[in-house]
Amino acid sequence: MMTLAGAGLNLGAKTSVKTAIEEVYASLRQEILNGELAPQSRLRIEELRQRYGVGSSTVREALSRLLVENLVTTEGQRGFHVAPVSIKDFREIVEMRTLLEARAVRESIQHGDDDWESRFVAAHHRLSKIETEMPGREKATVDEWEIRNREFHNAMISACTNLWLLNFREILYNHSVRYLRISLTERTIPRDVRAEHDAIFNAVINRDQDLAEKLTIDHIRKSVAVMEARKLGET
Amino acid sequence: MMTLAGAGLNLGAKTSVKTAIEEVYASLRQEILNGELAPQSRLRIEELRQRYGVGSSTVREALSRLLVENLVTTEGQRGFHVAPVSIKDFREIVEMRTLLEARAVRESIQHGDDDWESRFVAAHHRLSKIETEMPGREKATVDEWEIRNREFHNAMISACTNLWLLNFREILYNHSVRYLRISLTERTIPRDVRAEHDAIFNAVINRDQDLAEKLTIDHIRKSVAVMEARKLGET
DNA sequence: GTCAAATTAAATATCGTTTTTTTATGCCAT
DNA sequence: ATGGCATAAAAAAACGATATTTAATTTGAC
Repeated sequence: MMTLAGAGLNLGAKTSVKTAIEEVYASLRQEILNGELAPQSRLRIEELRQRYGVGSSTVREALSRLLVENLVTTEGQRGFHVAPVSIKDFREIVEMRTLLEARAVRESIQHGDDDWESRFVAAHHRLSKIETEMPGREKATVDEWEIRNREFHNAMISACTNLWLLNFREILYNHSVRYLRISLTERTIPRDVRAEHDAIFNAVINRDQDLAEKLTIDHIRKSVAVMEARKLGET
Repeated sequence: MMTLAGAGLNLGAKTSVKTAIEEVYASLRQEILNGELAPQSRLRIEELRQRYGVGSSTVREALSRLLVENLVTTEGQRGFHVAPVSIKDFREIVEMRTLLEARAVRESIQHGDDDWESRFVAAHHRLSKIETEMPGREKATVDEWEIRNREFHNAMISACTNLWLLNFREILYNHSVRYLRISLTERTIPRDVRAEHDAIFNAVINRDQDLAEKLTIDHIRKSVAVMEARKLGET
């Protein structure tokens, strides 16, 4: 059965070791995060079963795993739905992200060794570079910018050892990305974030916990204004 | 098929509306939280399938839902396990709980109306009462104390509107309870918490956000010392 | 004509078997 | 003995058919 192996891009030479559940899970996850599956839309088992060429319980289990990150909902005897969106929800996500990411930065600064510092410098450099190249040809570079932006934020907090904190934060980060993608018709960097990144970078490198926390909070909060300007459809 | 309906206590007259998945999920969840299922122990599908008299995919889906709260783990092609425990993990849970519950109290104090306040007063009264009655006959009252303690904490933050915050906090709270139950041979209240509860109560009622936050943090953190004294088996 | 009950259709939930993978056992050569 | 290899046993994953439940439609009474 090569339906799935063909569907998911598998660049490596070896055949994928993932289970069918994981394949379906990963595929649906991407579609939801990309906004290709509309919020609150129904996820019919039979439909997905045929689309992916797998059994119904495989689909159900894949959907069940999406419950972990809150990307789908399920209720009683009436199936699965793509997680809904609302301004209120987005505000709450942002508030939680500020709380968690601020704390993660503090811990990272406290525990971070040379290794962490160089990872962070490298990530900042990569992000900085693309932010310089971007103006004018946004369309071609947004995808790469998104990746490097994530890597920058990840590197920053990679010396934080609290797995619960990192886990919760990642869930929230992914939801943020989803909201941005859903609300964006033309994908482009929502605002000039370069200066913000540089300021955070300097604060972290100088091991200024208070400043790093403050800048991180401001940085994340700014996305609310952007989202509200785009008038995200309320539920 | 009444195997499950008979197993779970169903006091109401109407037949249970829960799905089989939810029944198995709830049952396993309780066993894990109570420490009846040993940390890291394997959860064999076939075994559970027979025990509950359900199909294998029902079991798998129930186990998948336990992934949401991190009560089980799963890896590649080698099944499900009960979530492991460690001192490090417990410390992280406690730290996260302090962070989230402190924030939740602040928001609750800010937004709380009369309704919230009376709910909180009532919950405090109920907890206070059992804490007075307890000394001497701990064994008979711990279960009820646990319930009222939870209700007290829940009522306190019930004016907080951030669903993500409440959701994450509840997961952490449940894990805390699990750790206490696992580490306890004779179930008894770990220490004199009465004064702490009263202090928190007064701070909240006086709408003193800073004090309420501080006391909440201290209150939750104290459990680490208790746990370390009990020398929880490391992984 | 409207509402409600009954019927039909659609979709979810559940089951038990089959396939695939992993782990344990035993054999042989070194 | 020991280490590697083939084989057997066990377990997980996957499948598709069946049973239940919910939603939609029709029918009938007032």
